[in-house]
Amino acid sequence: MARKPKLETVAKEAGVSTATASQVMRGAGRISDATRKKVLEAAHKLHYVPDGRAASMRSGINREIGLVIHQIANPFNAEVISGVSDLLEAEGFLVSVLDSRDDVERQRRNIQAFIRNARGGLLWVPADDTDDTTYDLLRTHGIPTVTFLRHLPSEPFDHVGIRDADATRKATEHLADLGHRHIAFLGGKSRSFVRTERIAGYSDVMQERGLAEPLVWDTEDDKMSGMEAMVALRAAHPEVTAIVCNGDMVAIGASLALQKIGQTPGHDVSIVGFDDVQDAAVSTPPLTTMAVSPYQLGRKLAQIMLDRLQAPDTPPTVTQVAATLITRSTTGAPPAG
Amino acid sequence: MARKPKLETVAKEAGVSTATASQVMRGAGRISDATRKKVLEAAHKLHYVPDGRAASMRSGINREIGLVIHQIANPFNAEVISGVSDLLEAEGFLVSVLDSRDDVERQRRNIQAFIRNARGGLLWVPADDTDDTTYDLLRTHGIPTVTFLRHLPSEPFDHVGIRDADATRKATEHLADLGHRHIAFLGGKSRSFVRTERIAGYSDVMQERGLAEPLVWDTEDDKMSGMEAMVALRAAHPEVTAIVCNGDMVAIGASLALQKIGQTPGHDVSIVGFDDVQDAAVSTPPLTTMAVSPYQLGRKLAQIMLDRLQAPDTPPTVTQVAATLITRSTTGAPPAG
DNA sequence: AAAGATTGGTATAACGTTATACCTTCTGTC
DNA sequence: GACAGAAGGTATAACGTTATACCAATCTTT
Repeated sequence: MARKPKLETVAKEAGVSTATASQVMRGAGRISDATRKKVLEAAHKLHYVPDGRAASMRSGINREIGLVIHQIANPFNAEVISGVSDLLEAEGFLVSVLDSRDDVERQRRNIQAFIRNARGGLLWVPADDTDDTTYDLLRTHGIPTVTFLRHLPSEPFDHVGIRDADATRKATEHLADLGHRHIAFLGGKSRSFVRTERIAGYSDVMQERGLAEPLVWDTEDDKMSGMEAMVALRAAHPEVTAIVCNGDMVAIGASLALQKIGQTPGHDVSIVGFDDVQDAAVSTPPLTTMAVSPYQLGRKLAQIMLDRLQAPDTPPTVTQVAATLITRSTTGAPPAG
Repeated sequence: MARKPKLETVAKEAGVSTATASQVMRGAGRISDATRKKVLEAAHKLHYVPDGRAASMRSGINREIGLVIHQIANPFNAEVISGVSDLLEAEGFLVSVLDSRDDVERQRRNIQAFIRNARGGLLWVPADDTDDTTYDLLRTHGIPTVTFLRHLPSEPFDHVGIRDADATRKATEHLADLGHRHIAFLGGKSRSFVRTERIAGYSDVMQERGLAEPLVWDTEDDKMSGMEAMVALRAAHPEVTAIVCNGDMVAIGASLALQKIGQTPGHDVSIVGFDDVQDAAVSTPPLTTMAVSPYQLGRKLAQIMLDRLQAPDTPPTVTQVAATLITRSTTGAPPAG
């Protein structure tokens, strides 16, 4: 196993100086076709891969972008990651993903590690309860940062989000139009900006249309919790005929629970999800949900990062992506009587 | 926004040399408590974070581990990632994840980027059809590598896998014990080592017990493909009363398709999945499947990496994790007649 | 009190790139 | 054939750490 080749090895092999070899590798400077070819051949022959640490240290440029997210396994998030990667990789960046698992401490370690390695930029879904020190750290070290999905209270960075209030508004109006009066909001636990917005959109419609008092029911955002919550909600509030969910997984859980007790989603109780995850279309019955294209969101995110890297000193921007209602089979008119 | 502090800044602030400051930060050398305290205070005051590029370049040590996997969104894989991160982060490593999406070209770029940044090690599920050049690259650059789940044909690295043949053997025996004679193997397309092993375990039982000729049916490993395949398989081979699947998603798809045509999984046709994904327990009916604990697999993987980093020159090892049969509701005796 | 050991600290040369400045040849022009 | 300018290359000093070697005190031991 040969020693790891460095630029000097390549230069020697090609019979030129390291300066020349460097220029060839970067496609910079004025180099004749003949020497360029010599160098490239030598590099290829030796399996040369430049050392990015040295390069980025000297040049001050690092084409590695980090993505810190609260849950890697979530299919929505996975699509976002695909969108980000596709665009950034096409521009020659490397995207590496860290899972904070919504743990502030783990997140702090991850971000610290980022700074250590002086990454080129950070795409970030802040964990719930993220404290100021974490983003102070990013600011003082001047890491170009774009947050998404979740807002920070005082927003010092670029942000890409969903028009959340608008989305739950549409969902609630859809249910109201079908004739529902007792509509609950189900899912989420935190007082995050996003959830607050969603609850606001829902509550607004409930009041504007003179429907029942808003009813918000907390749960974790997974299928199992959705099932348990549905059972509990039925028991506590039998008058509820429709629910707006904070996520598709909760919604699918609720739908399953309903069927387990012999009721039909979209008939006995109507359910609107949020996210349009892949399973939403193929679950039984297919789920009515609010869709945002996570892939497009990812691309948008990547674009904002590229813009930021181009113009580091422009003020932070906020971009919002609209959600659209996808009507499937879990919503319908309330049961008679 | 202050200039990014470097060791020199800290040293100056504390009134010592950079050598001393460095030793304090690393907890190395012989330093009095008084100066140690001075330096630490200065570092804290300035929000100093050491530059890992410079450090790893000089020391030759990089506590960043990369994980290249074929599908980030897969819940099984996500659990593996959790297991890996928990153990390695406890040891002070940073784990960053790259999604190859089973694309050889993307994978090559990812791994090349890894080498560029001289990461400390690579945990890797090779994409299908990975060619020799990719792992030659790893070898010539001396990156400590552990492959998992998927074998490379000639295995030059440590490997952690599932006892695949043994697993499908157990699954097939379970079905045979229930009285099935016509059992098919469903799922997967590639001639990967893993799938070959699984088919071997299945085929062996079919022959040992004198059951029907082995029947292998190719598909993609997702839910939708499982549905389509089930329909096609029923049409082509109505005598089949049980199937062993290459993955839970295919199995769940098959189960759904069966119910769509009015049949009952576990009664009309028995189904055994593979992986025990989260959905397996909550799908209707709950899926009988072969389970390996992905979290434990992840920890094992991390441990092998740590061992490898300790002893770079020992020969590669192969570790296998057993799968256990989880009996739920999709298996039962074959229909009478 | 001389020799050795220990303690606490520092100067300096790497690590592998790239940016800058500079140095040779060549051309072509008058 | 003198001179400007371009074309093609190279020497060298950074970038921010850490490992090595070394030094100057202070403390033992005999």
